Amino acid sequence: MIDITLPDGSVRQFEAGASGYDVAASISEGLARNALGVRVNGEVRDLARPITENAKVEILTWNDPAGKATFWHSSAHLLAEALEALYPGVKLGIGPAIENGFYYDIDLGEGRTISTDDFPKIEQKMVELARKKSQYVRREVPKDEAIAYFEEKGDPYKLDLLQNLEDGQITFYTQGDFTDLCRGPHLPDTSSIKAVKLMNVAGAYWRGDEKNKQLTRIYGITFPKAKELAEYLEKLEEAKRRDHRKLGKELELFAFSEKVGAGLPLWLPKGTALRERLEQFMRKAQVKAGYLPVVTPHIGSKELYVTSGHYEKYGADSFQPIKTPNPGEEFFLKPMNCPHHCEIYKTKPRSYRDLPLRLAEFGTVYRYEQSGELHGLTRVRGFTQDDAHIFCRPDQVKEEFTKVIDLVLYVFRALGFEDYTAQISLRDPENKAKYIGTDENWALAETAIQEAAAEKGLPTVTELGEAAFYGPKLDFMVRDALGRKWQLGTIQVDYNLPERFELEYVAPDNSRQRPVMLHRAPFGSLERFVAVLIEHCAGNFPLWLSPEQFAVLPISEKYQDYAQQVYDRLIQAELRGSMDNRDEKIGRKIRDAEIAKIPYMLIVGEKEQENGIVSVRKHGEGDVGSIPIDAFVRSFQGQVADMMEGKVVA
RNA sequence: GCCGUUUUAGCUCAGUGGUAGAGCACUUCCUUGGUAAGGAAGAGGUCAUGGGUUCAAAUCCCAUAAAUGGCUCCA
Repeated sequence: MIDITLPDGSVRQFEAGASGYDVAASISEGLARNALGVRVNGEVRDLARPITENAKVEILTWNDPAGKATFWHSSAHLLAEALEALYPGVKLGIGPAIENGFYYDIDLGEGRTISTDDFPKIEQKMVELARKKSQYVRREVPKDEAIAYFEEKGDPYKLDLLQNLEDGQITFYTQGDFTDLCRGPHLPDTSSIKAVKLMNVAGAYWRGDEKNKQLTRIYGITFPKAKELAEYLEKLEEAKRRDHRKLGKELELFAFSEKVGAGLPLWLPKGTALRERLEQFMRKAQVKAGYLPVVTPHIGSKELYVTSGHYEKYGADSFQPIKTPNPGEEFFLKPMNCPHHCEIYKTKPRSYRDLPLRLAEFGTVYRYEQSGELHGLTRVRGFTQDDAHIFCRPDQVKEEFTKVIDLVLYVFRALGFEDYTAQISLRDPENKAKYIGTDENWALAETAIQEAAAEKGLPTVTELGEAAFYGPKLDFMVRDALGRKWQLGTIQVDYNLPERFELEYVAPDNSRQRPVMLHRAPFGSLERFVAVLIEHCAGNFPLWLSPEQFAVLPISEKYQDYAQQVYDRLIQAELRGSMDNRDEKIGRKIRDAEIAKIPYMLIVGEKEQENGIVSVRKHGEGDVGSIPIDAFVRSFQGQVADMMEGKVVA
């Protein structure tokens, strides 16, 4: 007999060799029916695998991420089975579960393609196969037998995978007529896969390497219930409605022009209003935090980037140099602001008393991103960083780091960004040669970052080997409407540039010391930040940021004079808004203002004119009653002030 | 950069080889209306660009550009 400890701490006894299914069945029939897999001492396994010794056991259902992953992984096998049936001779790559569903990489062979038009028949086949209730059967296979199998089958990708596997760790899973090299685990059988949807088809390099052959990747998602699929698709629709590219066009925030160039956004008046509010907000916060604003040119000589090292690393992939009438003279559009700031540092000798020196600039930079990378405002070729460089002594790194985190959190709070993760990127301890800087300094900086993040209680993930070659960093990652992750705020330690630019300060003992440099940008880029902000609030910007905070809507032409007085009063009070003098009925004006997501609609007619009041309608809420104009202004200004102090989450 | 898809009026989109369409927006006129679309008329297109096939191309083929879903990349 063995002891099985359940998640609630209770212990039950089973025959040695009992399966996860047996455990589930002993708890309840429903659990047994819904069980997708089992976690045994932390390891996710097939439900049917015998448990041979005392263990902690957790039954995995659809509600558990690992249960979903098992479900989707098995679905990927089902997709492969369907593809083999429909496209004989198809070669299979890998087919893992992912965050939302699964994919399978396939090689159809010369001249054959798959398009979304083919999806219905593949989906139908999958459903048909799923209904057969084929069991997923696990089998341990000796390496030579595995190789023989895939040689016989003629699948080069599986053979490639087998090369990296040792005898004894190779398992096959078979369901129906399909056998795949797979670590597992899998569902008991195919019958729980009820709803199938293939999402899209894309190219993907074998093993993620650009040099390898490009395979066809088919993405799909499956659910145990049709209703869940419908809900998922509805969620995707909602995400599309929030997409900043769509809202940016509808709300007239920004545009692109083929003639101006790909990836070069044009900020329209309303987008500019929004952006400038963010800029002012940040400028104010930075002045309070001891930053000194500077301004530097949009270009810099080639020598600047030779010194910084960027010429060698990125020169060929950048916008190409700007030439002058002077032969041999070349300038580059600046891809970052730091070299310019280093030159500002060098304008005079610096004392340890001057540090930390914090130079801030809303610097517009230009990077020639690969054409396939461009994406709305999140990935562009010209963008403005809310950049700053902090020059400090090594022992000040942690304190400065902490202060920057405070600033980022202040910004996120004012904007209601709660769903972020802080990614700490450290160097790869196995490969220290890749990085510049002394072990001592790295250790100092890496601990400083980790401690600062921990002290601030940031939700962190740590990635080894993700550090830049010049220093470790901390990035604030948020998701867009479609769940894609983007880096917004970033804080990076840099040992490289101070070295290359030979930056120095005079220490108390009169020796020359090298400062450490921190790059940091709380927004990251204004463009990307605005994109994420748009999706975050679905275009319903917090009042203090809204490009158009109010619209005065006269009931008819007769009240235009009074409406104009109201409008003038609000503009005098520095509110942003518009007046709708069109020859339309009030219902129409309201509808249009609602669609434009204007926070306050001020309706004025006979009643308002006589009493010196406005009828206030709030976006999304409706009529909230009438108040005197001055009272409205005061209440409005009060709300904005509270938001900017972070008292009210936007 | 690579693979797939897309590109028709300002916007959203129909139009599968035979005379370019709709709704909204826009202009003009009527209407002066109290909390989500008042009515009528009008104007608006080198069907992304360049080649090719064809008696005939928005439609079929090729190239280029841009957008888009991924992959790779991201100072």
